[in-house]
Amino acid sequence: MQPHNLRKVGLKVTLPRLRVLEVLGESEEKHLTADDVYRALIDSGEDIGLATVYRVLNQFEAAGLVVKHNFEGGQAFYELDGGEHHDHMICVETGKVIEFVSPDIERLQSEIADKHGFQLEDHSLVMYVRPKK
Amino acid sequence: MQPHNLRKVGLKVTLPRLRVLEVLGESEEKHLTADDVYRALIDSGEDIGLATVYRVLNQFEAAGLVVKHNFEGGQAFYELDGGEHHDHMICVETGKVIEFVSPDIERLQSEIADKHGFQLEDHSLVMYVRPKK
DNA sequence: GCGAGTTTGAAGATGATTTGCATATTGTCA
DNA sequence: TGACAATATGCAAATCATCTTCAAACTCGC
Repeated sequence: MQPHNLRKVGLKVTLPRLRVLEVLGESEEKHLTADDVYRALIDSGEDIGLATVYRVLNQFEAAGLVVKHNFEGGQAFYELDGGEHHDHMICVETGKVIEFVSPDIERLQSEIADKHGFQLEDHSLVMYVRPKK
Repeated sequence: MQPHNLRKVGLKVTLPRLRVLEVLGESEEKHLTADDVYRALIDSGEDIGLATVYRVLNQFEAAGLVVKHNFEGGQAFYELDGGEHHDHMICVETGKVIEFVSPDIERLQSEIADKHGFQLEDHSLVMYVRPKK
């Protein structure tokens, strides 16, 4: 992720912002809480404040660099915006998050919105699943 | 909503519980926050505590009497469980919540979960829409 | 009506997220 | 490249939604 990306969205290039982007981009798990990001940085020796992480994540969301998910459980999860929309499947046993795309479902959604006199602006689909026996 | 319903799910019939059920059942808007319920009761002269509202709503959810939705925005919304599952469409301009059912989407979801080796346990689909111009 | 066991209201505790503010950084321009 | 205005940061304190604690007030079966 180049500084360029930050400039492009009108944000000054600062160390905290670069670090947060790095963590989001290099983490194994793509869906992180603000605290996950904070700890990753503290653990790697950075001197950053939790408040800054929140502020930066919010700015990134507003800028469209990351997507914020409000799954259940009180805390928000942030994910680097890969450009293409996708939905999530969460295993209720392991907590694992799986991403998927379904053009069919997307199409049906637009049709339904349309039928009600609306146009689809955005959507959030989360499936809670359990491993098949 | 008869006291009977409360007994059936193993809850003692108490005034606060009856009142909360009433508010949920008689409100124009079907999706209420704990605070909405609390205020409705306070405004109508009841002497109830916010903590009790939260407690009661949680018990109702556990008992299957109400469904809890985690839309965006930090606060949870509660809705009387009408028995049949449905999804939501929220107008980003007016905040209005519209319910709908789509067997097609439900079926696709099961298929997708299945394809990934899981079985669908539950799901949450929220569409953010805007009135057609 | 009584009493064991449950429920309630009020206040304080939590956990997540935000804000206020003095200090530190960034980007710009000379 | 050095000075500056604008912006960002870290810390601590403030918010917000929600939960827990605990003494006092109910409910229900007897």
